Order: sequence, then C-alpha cells, then structure tokens
Amino acid sequence: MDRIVITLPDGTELEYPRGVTAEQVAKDISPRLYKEALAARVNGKVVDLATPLEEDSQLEVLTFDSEEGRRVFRHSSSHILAQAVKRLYPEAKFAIGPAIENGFYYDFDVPESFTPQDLEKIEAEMKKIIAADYPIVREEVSREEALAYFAGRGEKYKEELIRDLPPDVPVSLYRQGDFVDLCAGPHVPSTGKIKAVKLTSVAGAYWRGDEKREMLQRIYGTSFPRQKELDEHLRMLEEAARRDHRKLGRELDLFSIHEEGPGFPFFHPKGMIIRNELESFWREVHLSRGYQEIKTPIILREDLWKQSGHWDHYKENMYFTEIDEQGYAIKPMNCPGGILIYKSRPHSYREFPLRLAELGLVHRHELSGVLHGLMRVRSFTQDDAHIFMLPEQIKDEIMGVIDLTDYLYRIFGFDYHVELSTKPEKAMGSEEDWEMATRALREALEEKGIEYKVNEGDGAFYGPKIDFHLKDCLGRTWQCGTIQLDFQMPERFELEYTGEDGEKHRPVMIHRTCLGSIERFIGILIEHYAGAFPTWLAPVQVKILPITDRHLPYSRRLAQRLKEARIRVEVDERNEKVGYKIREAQLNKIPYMLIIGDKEVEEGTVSVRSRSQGDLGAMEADRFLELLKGEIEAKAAS
RNA sequence: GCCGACGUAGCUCAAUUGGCAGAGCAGCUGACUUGUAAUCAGCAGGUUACCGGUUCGAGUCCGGUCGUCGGCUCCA
Repeated sequence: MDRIVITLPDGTELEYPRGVTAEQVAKDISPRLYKEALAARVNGKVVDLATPLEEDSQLEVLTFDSEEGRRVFRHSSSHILAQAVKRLYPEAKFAIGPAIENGFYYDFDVPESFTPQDLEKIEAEMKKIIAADYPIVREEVSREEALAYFAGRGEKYKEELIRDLPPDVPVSLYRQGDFVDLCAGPHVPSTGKIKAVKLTSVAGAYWRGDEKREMLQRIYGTSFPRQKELDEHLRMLEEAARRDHRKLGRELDLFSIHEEGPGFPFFHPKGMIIRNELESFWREVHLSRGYQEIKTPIILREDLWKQSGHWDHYKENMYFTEIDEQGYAIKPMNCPGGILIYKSRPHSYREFPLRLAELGLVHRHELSGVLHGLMRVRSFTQDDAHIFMLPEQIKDEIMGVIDLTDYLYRIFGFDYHVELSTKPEKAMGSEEDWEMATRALREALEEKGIEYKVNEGDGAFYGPKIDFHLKDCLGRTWQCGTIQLDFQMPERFELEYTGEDGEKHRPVMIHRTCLGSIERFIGILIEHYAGAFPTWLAPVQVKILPITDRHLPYSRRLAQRLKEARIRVEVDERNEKVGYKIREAQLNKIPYMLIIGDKEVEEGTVSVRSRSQGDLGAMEADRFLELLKGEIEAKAAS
C-alpha cells in the first residue's frame, strides 16, 4: 500500500516507498545521472526533482541533453538574472522571464535602461548567486496570498499575470535565497547547477508584445552546464556571423543597399546571375506544372485598391502617387492586377484550375526599425501566383502547392517548418467563409501528414494562410512560401465563370508564393551556402589561372570554348603568382579553378582545382567540360 | 514607429584626459615571368554620416537629423 513502482525509460521497474522524490531515484540509478539531473518527466509531465511521487509512475530523469532539460535549465537561469537585477536595482519591476531557443531572457521595468556595463555588473552578481548555490524551492499559495504578496511590493506586472491565470490552476512561487518569483516552474534544484552563464544583449520590448503598452527592458542571455559548452556556443555564433548575407553580399559583390534608398536593394552583376538562374529555374518548374506567366503594372489607380479592400486594410503599408491629378497606388500585392487579367474575358469551368503566375515587384512601407539586409526590404519580387478554381478543387490545388514548395526547397536542401494562420481581428468576409477556408487548409496539411503550428489571428485580411518558414545563419526564421485561400476578392471584384450548368458562378482563389520573395530567398541562399553557391548558381563557375603570360593564348581559347558551352568563365590575366590567383579565386568561392602552365598547353589538358576538394589533377579539357555540364544540369549541391 | 548601441579611406580597424587624422588589405604605377591560399617597391586615397552648438582648439563633449546593428511590434 505504501510502496509504488517506478518505471524507467528502459523498462526497468524499481520499487519505492510512496512519496519518494525523483532526485532520490536518480541518485540510486547512478551518481553521474544524479549530478546531471535537472528535472524529471513523470507520466509525461515535467516536474521538479523534489516533487514527491505519490503513485506508480513512468519516470525519466531530464538532463541538459534533452530539450525539456535545457528549457528548465535556461528558465532557472532567467530567475538568477532576475535575482541579480533585484539586488542591484531594488526599484525594478518584474515582468516575464522564459527560456527561449539557445537561451533565456527576462523583461524588467526600470527607470533607466541598462547599459552594456550594467550587464557586466549583473552578470557578476549572477555568478555570486550561482556560487552561493541557493536551493530553489517551490511553494503553492492561494491566489489571494499571491496577489497580496506581489501587489504589496508594487509588482504590477506579476499582479496582472496572476489575475489573468485561469481560476483552477494553483498559483506557485519559487524561492531562491532572498528572492521569490511567481512561476509555474519547474526549476533545477539549486542555483549552483547553472555553471556557465553569459548575458548577451539588452533590448526594448513591449509588455505583452503590445506596442500600446509599457516599453520594458529585456535582457537576453544564455547558459550551459559547463564553461566549455558556453565557449563553444559563442564560437558558433561568431562562425555564423561569417555567413551573414549582408557581409557576404558585399564581399562577393552581389548586392548593396544605400542610404539613398533604405530597404531598396541594388543587385550587382554577380547578384543578378544568381537571381536570373533562380528565376529561370522557377519558370521551368512552373510551366511544367501548368502555370502560365503574366506581368502586371506596378502603379494602378486608387479605386482598384479601394475595391480590393487594401485601402481599408493595408493603407498604412502602401505608397501613393499622383498622375494627371488622379490618385494612384504603388502595388503592395499582385492580386488586384491578376484579377484584372482574369476579368478581361469570360471564363469557363473547363479552364480551371487557372494558374496565373507572376514574378511581381511589390513595394511596402515597412517600419524603419525592421529593415534587415535582403531579408526584410521595402521593395521585393514575389514569386506569386493566383489560382482560380472550383470550390471542389481547393484541396487538390493546395496540396499541389505544398508539393511544389517542398520540391523547390529540397533542391536547396532547406529545412523548413509550416504554420497555419487564422482569422485576424480586422478581416473581410463572413465567419462561415473563414471557417470553410481554414478547414480546407487544415485538411490539406493533415492529408499531407505535415506537422504545423497554429498562429491564431495571424492570417491575411482576406483569408487564412499556410506559411513556410526558413532559417537564417543565426537560427532566426523568415516566412518564405505562403498559401492563402481567398473567398473575398472574387466577391469584391464579382469574378465569374460559366459552369457545367451554363449558369454564372463565383470562382475561389488561392494566392501563393513558393520562394516567397526572391530577395529574401537569395538572402537565405547566401547564408545557407555561406556564399559557396552550387555550380549552377555560382556567378563565376570557372576561373582560368594562367601561370605566366605565355599561357595566355591557350587560356583565352579555352575560355572561349567554355563560354560557347554557356559556362560562366573568367581568365585571371594579371601578372601574379599562381598562389595569389588561387587564393583570390578561393576567397571568391569560385567552384573550379583551372591552372594552365606549359604541361597543360603541350598536352591540351587542364589542371583542375576544386574550391572544396583542392587539387584534382590534370584532365582532358573535354572531360572537364562534360563533368561540369553534368554537375550544372543536375543542380548538384557542391 | 518604439528601446538601446553604433557611424573615421572601397573593406577591417587605430588615434592618451579635447591638441598636426593613421595602419593593413583592396586600388593605381613600376620591377619580377611565376605550378596549387598573399613577390617587392612606389603613388594615391578623408568636409571623421549630415546640420548646429560649447571651446583658443572637436573624430573625441552637447543637441538635432539621416543611416546601420540588436531586439519589440509588423510581415514575403
């Protein structure tokens, strides 16, 4: 009766008196596990190690090696941060302090914002708290007690949090030394577990993410169980910074952005090659999948945007101009233009699904603080398409777009995740339409067996959407592909088709992008490949390096031959040592270097050096060309 | 837009408490005719982001504007 059975992940069953703690069990399993234990998963729920086990349980001891273990570790780190801030700035009010990917943050309301010097002081204080190794103890209290405690200390944010808690959940506090915080937990057993900690940055952040509310000071940090791991993490961040597309874009002469046009990127000749290769591949794939390409104007009359709903729902993001005393808008989206093409003649159900694709240049007024290299700009080219169809074609079409997007991303070896966004507060259309549209998207995802995250209220103003997100070098995710189902525009523009029954009906419309914006996608590509593009995308595919100027004529003839085979080739004719030329070609991340000296001229060969594998030795020029063409044709990842 | 940091040559960075704006790389010129990641020498390069102020004197201190960076909010 007072003994319970604890089942470990490997199936081992252990018998214990009722009320034993996970900590005790860990100690018995192995001293090493006990030392590394941070929390425990008991019957699926993550709890403190000190939680008494009251019934037969599945038990998993969590360490830093697990996702949940890391979350608990970082979350406890944020409490140590809060305690340090409390000691140094007693007047600080506390908001929230969660674990995030690779670290944690805590939001504070302080009269003056923190400086980098403050961070050093706070970090030093945190180290004292860690050295003191305070036990972290959970207490459950009533809402009234909790409210009284925090209200009495002027902790208005905590007070608000408690008031917003669902009435049935217990309110828990965590205490470490002189510091008490409202927190659901769980936490590591004591502050000494956090061996290595580093505060990384300060930033402003709105309370509850609402720009109308207080601006708080957010301190970001990260922590690890060993100093070595922290150092490794910091080293990886430095490594990642070397892949930054803004840095590589300048170094490789791909694009630039100027003060004269913040958020309006300029593409240089080498950047244009990547862009054009990408676009021609895109065209090929779309034409083969039943899309037709269109192009619509950038400037269109104001009344069009009133009719589309953009005037009411998107005006603050739009640019306007005037022509002959008439108001015009610069398009922020391509849909109204596509719709005008649709409306230019009558349609039959037999044409459906009608897939009209457009590489459309749109302009959007984004807030100055959000601009970021090519990732967030104010003018960009969407690989857009509008699909007009029968309601019963919706699911197949959505699945077709999912397939197409997956196909495109796989070519580049991208990992992505998918989100489903539902009806926002300011939206057009009836509740029923939204429900139907959202259900169609959800069903398509489920039928495809794709995992997705739901973003409530994040849809476009005319319909719900599925978004595809890709990661940049620092792990920040950017929305690229999107599929948006729209019942509103067809209604507003009174779109029609003649059905099988000879009557007029209203078509359904999908807005979709796969790459998203060409600019953003190129930004992601640059970081993904760290500038070393696969040969099919590389601005210069082959650099010919003559050893002396007597090898120039052969080099030039060779270059001519490669050019005729449509290879992007350059000859380094400068009077420099071959080591110097190699170094430069290597830094420019050119896939192949051909070294040409007396031997090669005599034998009609080329000495091939690959940027990734180094010296490959000599081969017949024809043989090299064949291999190269094969690699380009296959769009091989290099 | 909001919070904070930053802005010196094309790039990366120096310049004591306010006291003559400097280096490496890149560029140009010349010599060297070179075999798998940097040959040597010389030359040139600046309204220290912009506007204003304090001061005998401002890259440095103060105010404003613009831009960039990290976040927040927003979104492809």
